[in-house]
Amino acid sequence: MSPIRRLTDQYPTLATVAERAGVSRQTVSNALNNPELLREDTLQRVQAAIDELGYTPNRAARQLRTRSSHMIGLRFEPAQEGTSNALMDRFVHTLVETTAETGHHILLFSGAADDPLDGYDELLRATAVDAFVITDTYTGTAETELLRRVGAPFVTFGRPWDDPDAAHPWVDVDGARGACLATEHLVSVGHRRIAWLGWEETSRIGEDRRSGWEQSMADHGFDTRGLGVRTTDNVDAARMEAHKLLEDRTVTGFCCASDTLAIGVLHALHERGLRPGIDVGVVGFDDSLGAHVTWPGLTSVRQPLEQVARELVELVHSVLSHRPVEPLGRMLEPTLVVRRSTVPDAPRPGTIPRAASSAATRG
Amino acid sequence: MSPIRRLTDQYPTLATVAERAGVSRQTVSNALNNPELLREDTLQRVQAAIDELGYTPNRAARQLRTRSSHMIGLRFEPAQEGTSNALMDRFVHTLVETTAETGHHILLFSGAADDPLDGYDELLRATAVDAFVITDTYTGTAETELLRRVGAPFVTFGRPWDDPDAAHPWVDVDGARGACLATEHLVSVGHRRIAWLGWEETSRIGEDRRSGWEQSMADHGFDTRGLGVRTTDNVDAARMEAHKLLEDRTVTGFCCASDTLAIGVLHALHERGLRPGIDVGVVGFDDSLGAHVTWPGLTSVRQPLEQVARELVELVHSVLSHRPVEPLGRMLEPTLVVRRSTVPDAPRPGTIPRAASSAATRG
DNA sequence: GACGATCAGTGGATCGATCAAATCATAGGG
DNA sequence: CCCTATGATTTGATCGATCCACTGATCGTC
Repeated sequence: MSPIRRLTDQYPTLATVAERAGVSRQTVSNALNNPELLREDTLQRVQAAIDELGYTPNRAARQLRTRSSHMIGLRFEPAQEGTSNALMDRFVHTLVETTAETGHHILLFSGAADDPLDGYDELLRATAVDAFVITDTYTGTAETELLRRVGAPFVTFGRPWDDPDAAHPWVDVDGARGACLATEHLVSVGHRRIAWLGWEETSRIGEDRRSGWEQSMADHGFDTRGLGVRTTDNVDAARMEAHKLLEDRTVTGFCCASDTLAIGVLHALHERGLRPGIDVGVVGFDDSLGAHVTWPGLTSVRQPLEQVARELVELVHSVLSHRPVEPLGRMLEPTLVVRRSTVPDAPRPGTIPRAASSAATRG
Repeated sequence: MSPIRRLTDQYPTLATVAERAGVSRQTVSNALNNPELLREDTLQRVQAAIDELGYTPNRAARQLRTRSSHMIGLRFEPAQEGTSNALMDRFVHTLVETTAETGHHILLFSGAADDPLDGYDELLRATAVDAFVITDTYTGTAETELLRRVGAPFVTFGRPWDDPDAAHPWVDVDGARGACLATEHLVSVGHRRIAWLGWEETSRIGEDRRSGWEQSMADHGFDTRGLGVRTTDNVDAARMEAHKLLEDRTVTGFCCASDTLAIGVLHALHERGLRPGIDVGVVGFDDSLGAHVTWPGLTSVRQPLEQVARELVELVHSVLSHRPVEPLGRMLEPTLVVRRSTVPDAPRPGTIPRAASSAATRG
């Protein structure tokens, strides 16, 4: 246990520890950074002094000398109204925990909404961060190009869609595979006429997911003509598209690009007196809070965000230590969480532990 | 525009700028920190040199000398499964944006789940942060006591429930007022027998909110006997409690401590063939994603999280500059977002803009 | 015209760590 | 016994900013 010390007291420095242990400053430094250079007994003496004094190296001094801040920058995008960044939450938390294991921290920053580059360069010049984690590769390549140009280390959550010769490490989740899982599941519970409800054609992620549905349907020899619909990502748009599709009474399955869209489908079913999971099967994407709480529970594709975060941190460390990364990109597999929107006797939705939601309520 | 420069190049330092401008280092420093000390023409000359070179002060050096990191620590709690920290999201984002205005950044850190104190002391010793923002005051006073003991600056989101002589600045949202708004709204649309569905008695926040319902009911002279129910915060528990309450056919209103509970009530209504907003009115708390997307749209109490964040940042600055804070605590008013669970012709739920949800999907 | 007061700007020391190179100790080989 | 090789530890310089004490210049005043 290190002693409690008030901030107004002087914190012990490396020199303090050195004096206490009867060695030089450098030896203490070595004890921390290159313990193998010290003789066993010296190391223990220094260690004892460190513990007694409750010494922690001053980050600023270390940072100044080594030109490394042990900080990883993450641009925290403006949250739009209604956005479910509950996902981001899982991701960021794992990021924080994993980086902590090696003494790194996550630095959040923001930038002008209209300028995706804002904020990056300043942090670099100020040597405030060692590397960046970038999450929105589908919005374009502006950030990655900037960072490559200035030679800043970074990794991305998301494959380099538009940049065939990108040279940065990345991790992504196979959206096509997710849609494929969803489709196969719908087939396995008896559906044949399965519609796709997705985003506009301009969305790379959306088209990728859609391709999974197309592929699966083709594999089974099912016709997809008239079944693939694209719309904007909101509940109401999805509800209306679902109504149109349901005019065709043979349609009994919906594979959706997001939970929001899937929930729109559920609303339409409700308005038509159709029973989700019995008359019609619906699968969403992202396993968001909405999927948990919506009646009667929404089957959804879940991204392994925790694993994504862990792998990204590993990649960051590789880049920072100039280890070659091979392969450059890693594609992770999503999983399917089955609820009552496809299987009537699946567990009831939303058994959310008490503590969790209390935290939710506080923000 | 500052010139693009590779990381491997040497960044310009204060000395570089000084040489360029033909002044001393200190003068450049003053140009940045105390421009009023310089003559107008000198200032402009220095400014020009700074712009030409694209100089940004090195954070580490500044931090070492001034003993101030311009970082604010925020412990990012483990997100439990199903937790809606979409709220946290709004809050954190505003925090990031507001602190950025004064050159501060948010440093996320985590700690052992079983030790609320883990992480704080280390960051302080390492002079990695200037202050903390604490969000979970209802879990106890362990953190605040620690920080007070070591004399570290901090502010809290949440009043000091258990600590009458706490001396730190805080911001909170008046939960009782929120429940009061909810109850008044239900009364205004014609309900008289309004039930409370809340958390266990051990929850300070829960009891605070409940008191608002009690007060409102009493003000109208409405009887609350048998109408106040406490349960665990999950959809299914709420659904079952709602069924019990609905045995009493006179109950037509539900005021809930959270959206999760309110959604449980909606499920129960659905199972009984009762129409939300027409036969029974339901109000939730927090205006979470669930409230947006649930059929038919859930009226909910919304916390002004953005304002909370802004005020907290203001308080942090006061504390850091040793300005006295008066009054110590600030209580903000929540608002009510009306949807179809109380008013049948309210706007349709979930018109979520495209961009938002695409971000959601990426995490 | 000498004086102190104010303003503008300078130079050296300093924050606390690490780096690079020097020193001291010990041992082994000729 | 000297000399080199190796290991363990120390010393001085350094990272890039700010703090502190100081110098020159300008100005008003008696």
